Amino acid sequence: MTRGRPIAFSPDEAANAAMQVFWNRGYESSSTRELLEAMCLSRSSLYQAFGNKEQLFLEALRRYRESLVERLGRRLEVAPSAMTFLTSLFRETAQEAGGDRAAQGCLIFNSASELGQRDGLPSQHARHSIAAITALFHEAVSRAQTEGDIASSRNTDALASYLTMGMAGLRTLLKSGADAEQASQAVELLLGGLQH
Amino acid sequence: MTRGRPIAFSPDEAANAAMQVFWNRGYESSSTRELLEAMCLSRSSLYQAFGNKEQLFLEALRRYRESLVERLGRRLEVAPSAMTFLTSLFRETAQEAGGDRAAQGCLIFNSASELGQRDGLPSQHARHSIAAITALFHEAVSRAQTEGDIASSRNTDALASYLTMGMAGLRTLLKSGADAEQASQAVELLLGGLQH
DNA sequence: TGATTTATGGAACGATCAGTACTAAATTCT
DNA sequence: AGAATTTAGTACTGATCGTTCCATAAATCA
Repeated sequence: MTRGRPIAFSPDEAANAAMQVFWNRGYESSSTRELLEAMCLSRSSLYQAFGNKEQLFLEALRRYRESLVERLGRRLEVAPSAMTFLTSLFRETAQEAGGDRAAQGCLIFNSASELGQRDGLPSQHARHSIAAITALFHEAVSRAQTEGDIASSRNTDALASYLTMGMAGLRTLLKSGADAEQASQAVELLLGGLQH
Repeated sequence: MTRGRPIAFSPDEAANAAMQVFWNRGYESSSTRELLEAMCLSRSSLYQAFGNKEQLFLEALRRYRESLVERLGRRLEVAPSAMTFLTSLFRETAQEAGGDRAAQGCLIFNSASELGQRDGLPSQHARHSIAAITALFHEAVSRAQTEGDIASSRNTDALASYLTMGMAGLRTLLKSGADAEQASQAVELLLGGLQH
């Protein structure tokens, strides 16, 4: 049986609030003060429940990654074809141009860019998250090949890396204020590269 | 005539040293302490000569941008063809994989990712720097079209955005630890998109 | 009810942040 | 030489950083 005062907050909601802060401000620039306010809990509760800022970030990044991979994985499953999954994913992302979502970017690519190849867990987990995205693209390309939308003769690994590179570039383009037309044109060329 | 004690440091070298710090650590994460040490000057000299941290960053970014655009512009001029300029630029960048240079990335794309669409001059200048890169790609694509290496029927603006997106993505890929093979494969697919 | 266990709120920690003020040093012009 | 002017070095500002500590509140078990 549990003893003592029960926690008055939802660890789940608190972690999601922290994720939003890291998403908007990055890892190092997110202060514990901002995190506390967004999470609506006291200092001691944060350290009690999540350890410290680094561990909280790892938890936030983990949630983001797992949520994203799961959501995209489902979307790939139910898509009429893997190719339509890929084209609609990139086209919809390009259409975010100018909005708040475009300015936010993607926590994974943001983290990879900020933390680069440093030592330490945050950088390490950012790299692992990029690998997870590439793995998802790999699965989609592989399925598109079995479905006949991409030639089986083409290198699946290379195409997966190409799509990760494309999505990373698209997110940077959107962050730098590209409009919907510019982003869409670039995306169409990128998608064209899948079929030649 | 100038009166008073002459400065004992080279403003040029100091600015370059600051650029290196911002390049490695980003804008917000670079402390004045680190900057002072790298620039080998005292606190008062920094504020006397460069105003404040923000202005120092703007100066560093301006130098980086102008130096890069000038260097690439010359390289484009002397290249046997605009297409060889583009292919060798991307291929050489991919070959940086694993090295310190790959980990550093590009100050312009780093800044665009970190500063996004915020208010304020640093963000504004980062976006302008991205535009400068796109303009350079535009020039290269345009020349490649007159040289017959890219069909004139194709949208030059779209191709320029596509290349900026590609370079941004490649930089992120390299930062996240991609090896030379992975980066090269992705780059070849990207370059293939220029000719179809 | 009383002892025990856990969460909470907030004060406080030392370190560091960007930026300023002031004194001393170094040079030029008169 | 001496006045004027500018740089350099450093102590200092108030603010904020991530983290710890401790007294108090709230729950469970005996």
